[in-house]
Amino acid sequence: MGSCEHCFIKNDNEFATLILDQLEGFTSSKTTLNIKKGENIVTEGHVMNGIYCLKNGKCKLSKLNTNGKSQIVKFLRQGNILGQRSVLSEEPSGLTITALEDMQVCFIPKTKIIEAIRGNPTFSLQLMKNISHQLNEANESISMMAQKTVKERLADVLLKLYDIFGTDEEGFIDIKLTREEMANTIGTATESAIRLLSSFKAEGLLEVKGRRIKIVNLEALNQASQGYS
Amino acid sequence: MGSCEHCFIKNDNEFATLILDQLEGFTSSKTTLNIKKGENIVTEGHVMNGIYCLKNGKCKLSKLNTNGKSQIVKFLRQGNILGQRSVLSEEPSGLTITALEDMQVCFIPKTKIIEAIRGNPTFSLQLMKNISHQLNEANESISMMAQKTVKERLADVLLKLYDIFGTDEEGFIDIKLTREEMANTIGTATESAIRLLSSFKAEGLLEVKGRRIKIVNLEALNQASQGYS
DNA sequence: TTAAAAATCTGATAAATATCATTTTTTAAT
DNA sequence: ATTAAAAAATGATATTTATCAGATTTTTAA
Repeated sequence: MGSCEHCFIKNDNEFATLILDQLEGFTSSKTTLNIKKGENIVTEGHVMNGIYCLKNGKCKLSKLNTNGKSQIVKFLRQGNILGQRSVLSEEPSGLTITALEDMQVCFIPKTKIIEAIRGNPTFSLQLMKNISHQLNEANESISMMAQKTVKERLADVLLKLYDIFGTDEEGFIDIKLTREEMANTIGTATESAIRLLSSFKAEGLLEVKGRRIKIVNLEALNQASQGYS
Repeated sequence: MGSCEHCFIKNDNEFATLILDQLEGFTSSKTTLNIKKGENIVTEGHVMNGIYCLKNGKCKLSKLNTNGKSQIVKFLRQGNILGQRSVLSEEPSGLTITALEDMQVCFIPKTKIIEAIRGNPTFSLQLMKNISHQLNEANESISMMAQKTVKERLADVLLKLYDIFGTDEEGFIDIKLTREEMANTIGTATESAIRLLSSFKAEGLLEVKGRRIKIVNLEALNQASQGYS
């Protein structure tokens, strides 16, 4: 088992680096888990007794609605940390976290985190900075969901996925989602998501090959996300 | 000028109490401001160099959209603290904060807060708990905005306003909003908000007198917020 | 108190989005 | 490679929501 100090994800992610550096000497006791595609790492309503560092793979954070529909709130990739919110608020997880590919994750127990907070105010401040930033992002999402049309939201989400996951060798956004997952991200019916994807394709903004999507006209997609269409 | 230690809002609000207790000896240097109804305490995009403790009055937190529409994200009342997020993330404020009535607010400079975090890990943990809780609430709002119909969202917001502000002597929710503000909270057109309010009234869920709203059938309103109608 | 401005309300209509039914295509398991 | 299951696509239609225009009421300020 590799040591946290030298974990390769530190090349990737500032926040993960912060946490791992704080946990020197932790390596010996850490637990690495393999999660299969489709499995839940965390289930909504369950108490979390630690956080997870994503060594490999991608996942979605979703919320079950009273009407039985699932709302995807966020996507995470290699190098991201999950579970801070629940651990720090001492509330059960508000979200279910599901692997979108086979994943490797490292578990860091809550005690370690609390210990680090108690011992290092600079660490505390950076942790707060991270959560505060997430809160700002969430506020932006509220506004976007409330005010934008479904078409604008679809454009917006594609741009976000492009930012988070980047592209593969052929230029396709490096994440494969079903149309239903797309729909559950922007809060629309699957059929509507399908139709709007097709219209973006027809307008030459996207190339679509099954679940693989390439942004062909970034500028126009940006415009579409702001209602110029 | 009264002292923070004995400020009456400590009867009201756990989180404010936490902060004020941490700031013993601060009283001498604090600044109390009077804000008139309609004035902004904070403007989106501006850097904040402290937080505010709301001694009196009510305010709304909103966000200007690219399309020029304003989205109300949250309401605060007496005893609430505002500005933590921006101060801790070291980002400019993402929201504009506007007084809904004449207000009295106390300003607490950023340096005081950082000092308290550095000196007291328990304080840090509680601050994190508070922000984490806010993040959870924001995630719930995302899901609600994305998945609920306008009618469900209106019911939902009325229930939230009832929770936050309670009722006056006559049983009306103790906050007066314009129909436009209602619409900007749930992300719909003003006319739609008006029509749906009327329909709730017609169905006997609400009593509406101008901007004053009384919940007549709480159970039914709860049902309506979950799509049973 | 009164006039002007702003807000509310209502109706008519257009546009956006959801739902349902069905066919075609893709994916996954044997 | 084959087949069953799942996902995607499409058309028809219903429902929801937005927009525009105008009338009425309320609020605000002189």
